[in-house]
Amino acid sequence: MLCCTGGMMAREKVQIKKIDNATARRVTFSKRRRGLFKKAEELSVLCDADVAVILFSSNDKLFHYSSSSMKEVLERRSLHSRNLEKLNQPSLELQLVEDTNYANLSKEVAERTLELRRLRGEELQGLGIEELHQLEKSLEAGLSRVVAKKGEAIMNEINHLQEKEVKLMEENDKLRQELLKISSAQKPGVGHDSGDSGESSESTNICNSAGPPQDYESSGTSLKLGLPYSGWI
Amino acid sequence: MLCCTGGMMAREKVQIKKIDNATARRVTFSKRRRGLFKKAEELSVLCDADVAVILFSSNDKLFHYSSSSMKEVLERRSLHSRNLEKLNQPSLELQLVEDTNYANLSKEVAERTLELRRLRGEELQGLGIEELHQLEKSLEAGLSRVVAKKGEAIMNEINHLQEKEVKLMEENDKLRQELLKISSAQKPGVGHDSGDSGESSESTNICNSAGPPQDYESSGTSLKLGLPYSGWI
DNA sequence: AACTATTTATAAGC
DNA sequence: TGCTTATAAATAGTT
Repeated sequence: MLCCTGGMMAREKVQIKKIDNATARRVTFSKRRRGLFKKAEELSVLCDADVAVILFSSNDKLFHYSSSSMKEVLERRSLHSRNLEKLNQPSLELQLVEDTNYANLSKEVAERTLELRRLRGEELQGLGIEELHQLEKSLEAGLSRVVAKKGEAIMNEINHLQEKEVKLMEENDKLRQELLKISSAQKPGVGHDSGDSGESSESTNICNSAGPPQDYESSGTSLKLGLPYSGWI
Repeated sequence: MLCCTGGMMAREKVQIKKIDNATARRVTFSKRRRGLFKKAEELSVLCDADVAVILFSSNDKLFHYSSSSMKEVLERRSLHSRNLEKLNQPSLELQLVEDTNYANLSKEVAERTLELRRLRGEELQGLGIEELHQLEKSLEAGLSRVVAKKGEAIMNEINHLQEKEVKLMEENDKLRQELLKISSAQKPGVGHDSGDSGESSESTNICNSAGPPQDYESSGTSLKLGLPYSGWI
């Protein structure tokens, strides 16, 4: 509404400002409330829209209209509230708001679901060439980022494993030397080694970490990655 | 209003039933939406009432009006709803159920949003190689479907345009013959053609469809596609 | 609540 | 979408 001229009237133009006379105000409220609800219904029918109108009179009496699908929600809420708390009238406002937010969220879920399905190539029938092209570009962009990220992750994994490999080989060398030292001590005539530094603190690890028999190949970089491989790469 | 006819109208009475034509429906929706909101505002001002109107178009777009005091509530909650974490609601019993539903929906929105972002390659930091690979496969599958669909759409468009081309060329041939016939009739000594079949019923089309001057090249398949091209392909 | 003179809303057309 | 216009509806004031 632009300015003062406002509303629709008859017999005489009225300024759109609060009606002072309480009786006249109630009468106008009734008349206009019916008009508003009627318009709401017409809109919902003509345009296949979901409409809800909620209003509180100046006496705080509640009125509401809603088209079929909204009605269900509103009515559920109304019952609910009357059963659980007769005293707390203002909660109706909150409920209205909840419904709005709820509907909003539902809409968001629907939108995102549709977009996801389209990104999966599943719901393309209504789309034009331009839209399909946008989708394609979007997918390509995402794909290239994902692929790059995957490459990065794989390189990280490989580096990590190579570091591990180095450490394990070092440990193995130490362990082997340890073993050599022990066996040469038990059978001094067979095997012996001159330069061995004492590292007895490591000896407790022998039993813990050397469980399954491992075959040590020379050293090579042909490390087998122990990842839960299931088809990627 | 006494009976079934309902609504307010102009130029012509309309039945209050769903408008079939989608464009007309959208236009009417816009106009009547403004009307409804205006009436709502007038009612709220004149009668000192609190009014809220919420409506979803058939395309699921949300619109709402609310008088000042409701607006505050609506807007506070709107902001709130963007936040996926529920802050303390001085809790009413009935809100528990709603909160559950609401939280569920919020969770869904959050999940879908995250997945969408990941498909756009945007939120990949927490992911392992396997997950990245799944994402990649998903994107590739979607991409191939979208590309296929786009190819289909383009081929349809091209076929359509080629059919159009053929029809237009046929029409042009007829028109040219028509012109030749006329000019040979007016100047029998200059131009003449022996084998022309009479097709006088087409003559009315000359003025209607031959508006802008077109340059007729021989025939070639080098049809220029009149699509709203803007970078795709 | 009914009546009616007026003002509004709005369907069509551009 | 915005404007215009003819006409249908809504409604303010009165009874």
